Amino acid sequence: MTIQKMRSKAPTVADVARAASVSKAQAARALGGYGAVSEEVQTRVNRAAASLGYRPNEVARTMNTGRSNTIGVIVGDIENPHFGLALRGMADVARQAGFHLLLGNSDEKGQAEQDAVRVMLEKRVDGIIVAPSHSSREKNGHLLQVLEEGRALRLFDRAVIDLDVEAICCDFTAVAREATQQLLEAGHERIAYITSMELEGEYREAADFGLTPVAQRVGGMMAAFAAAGRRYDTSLIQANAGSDAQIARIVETLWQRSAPPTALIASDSLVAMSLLRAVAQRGLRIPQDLSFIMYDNFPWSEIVAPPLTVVAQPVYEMGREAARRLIADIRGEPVGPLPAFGAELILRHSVAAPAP
Amino acid sequence: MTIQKMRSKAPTVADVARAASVSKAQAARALGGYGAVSEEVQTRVNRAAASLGYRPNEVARTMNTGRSNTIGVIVGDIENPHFGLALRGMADVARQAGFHLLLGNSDEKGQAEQDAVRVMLEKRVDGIIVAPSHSSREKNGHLLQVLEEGRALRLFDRAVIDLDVEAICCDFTAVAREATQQLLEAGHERIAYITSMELEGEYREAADFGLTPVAQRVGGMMAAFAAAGRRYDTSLIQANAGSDAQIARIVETLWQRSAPPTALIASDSLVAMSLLRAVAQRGLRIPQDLSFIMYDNFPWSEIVAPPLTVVAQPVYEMGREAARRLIADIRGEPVGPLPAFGAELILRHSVAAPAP
DNA sequence: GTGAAAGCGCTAACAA
DNA sequence: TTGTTAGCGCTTTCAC
Repeated sequence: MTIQKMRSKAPTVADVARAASVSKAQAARALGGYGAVSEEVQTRVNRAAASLGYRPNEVARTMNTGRSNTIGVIVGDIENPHFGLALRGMADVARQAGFHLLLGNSDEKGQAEQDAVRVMLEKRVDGIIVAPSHSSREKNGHLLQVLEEGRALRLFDRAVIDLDVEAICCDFTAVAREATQQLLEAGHERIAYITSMELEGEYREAADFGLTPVAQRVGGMMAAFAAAGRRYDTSLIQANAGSDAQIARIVETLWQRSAPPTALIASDSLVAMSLLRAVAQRGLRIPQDLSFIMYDNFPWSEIVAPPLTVVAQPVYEMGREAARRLIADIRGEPVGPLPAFGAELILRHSVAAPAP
Repeated sequence: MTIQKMRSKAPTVADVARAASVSKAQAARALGGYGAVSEEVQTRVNRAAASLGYRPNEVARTMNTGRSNTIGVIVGDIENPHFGLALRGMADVARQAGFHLLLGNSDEKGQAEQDAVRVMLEKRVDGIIVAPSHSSREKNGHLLQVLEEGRALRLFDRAVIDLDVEAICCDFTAVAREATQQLLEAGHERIAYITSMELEGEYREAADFGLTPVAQRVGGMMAAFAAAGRRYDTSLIQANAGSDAQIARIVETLWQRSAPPTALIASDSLVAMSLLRAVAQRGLRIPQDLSFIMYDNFPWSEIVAPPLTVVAQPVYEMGREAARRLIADIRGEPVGPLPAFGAELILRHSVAAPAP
């Protein structure tokens, strides 16, 4: 272990300046790559920095530039591969642009989300991407804060009512209608939609879900029912499917009815897996006893028995686009119009006629 | 929009102090919750802070405490549910302890990993958890740096040779032996192991993989072969399975042999999915034509056709423990001994006798 | 092109 | 308990 390594403190610009016999300001300019520096000084400083093992202190830099080159990302649940994939897209774009990701897990809880936003603001992130857990304007004061403090903001997967912030999401209305049509044509009438979104009380009207994908998905279902001259029974919409236990309870409730559903639609792959397990435990076979559709198209859905009919979303690309746009915003660069992200119904074998 | 909101700068301790008619130091103490503050001053300061909409500047705080309450996490691929789950464990523990996560994706590339470490050090994270992409000491100078700069460090999933840093991982030797035994007993002799780990050139000896799980897994296989009085053909070990394309190539190479493997072991769920697809394309059925085992036990492996025999690892709990230990280290608190994390073979139906 | 000096917003001695 | 005074390591005027 050399003497250098034993230095109690890490070398600073001042140390480098001294070693290179230039002023602190000049050394800082050379090191930071700004201002005017002669070649001669530049190399002298570089050499000195290298031999001292100098490392810039990003914190100090952030302190007086006000920019941290960090963007905060708040997702509902990192464990959900949906967000894993989105995060990968964001990380890829961010890295290339020299930005870093500060992660926040909201657990789909409004309070946790607010806390995460506050902390990120305090840490002076340059911008935030959030998958909001609530869509009503009243519950999103913290997002307004972000704007008021002059930070960039983008929403992911969901929009917020009356909040003029770009939201990167798919439009599900058409695909939901298409999926429902498939089910209707196969002869289903009781189709349950299960989502992990939080909702207090029973489902009453689409507005309860605001601008969330849920609202679109339910809207699409209703449209399909209407087109078929039927009425959709909204009591089949089940929210709060956040854990295996809650999902087990939902399934139980559903099958206590005099007329249980004959088809299930899961809002994401985690909900789907849990649901699949719960219905298997009741001895229900897919698609003979129960038809099944899930949102998100992960590779495994293709090789399960039976292969699942799914709604595919370009999640990775959406993650990239969210990061791309947020960063452009931070830099004050222009961005083109937001491309439309289409969800697509992929027919496989989990939908059949209901048992007589 | 009120006048307050129009202030060009955010309120600082000084502003709050002025509004509460106390000294800057006293206001800072009240706001920061340290030192001695009378109740009266405390409430006056709180009130002033609230009315000004004051927010602490964490960056400034970090600057002179040297602590950022942030820990860096570098994983091979966030998209991999294995890391998603681990990350969830880390995030849960971190949040409860008041820490935040700075994310880094190494893409299993040494260079990207080094860059991520450098940036995190510059951002003054309090500690780093990394799933190292290489296990040789020479390729891990950047990890030594972390230690030299006095930051906490923990390794996840893999260890590094001759680097005295705690590594949170499973021991796979026994379970790999057990899995291989199953295969041997079923009559298999040519068992290929496919991993996304990087390796230049062909596999030669276990040492090439250092202390990685790969080494243990291969070691266990060899032990099983040895116990059965046979010799394992190491040319069946295939690394660099980092993408669908590479995996397709590996499968092709394997099946160009005069004697293709009769069983496949996948190092993780991503590799497994890709392999499953590639072999299906060749018309190979599992388990009639080919037996299959995968590491990691995600719920879907239970409902595919056929249900997969897997090696389960307590990934979430390992993530928690890694964060717990890193944080204890940062705080200078004592931690008990590292618990042993056991991997477990779960027999399902993807292993059968090889075709005659 | 270079240097001196003044902060960024906070914490930490040290006195009072 | 309170206030005063230095910094933390960097960027940024503003002169020269």
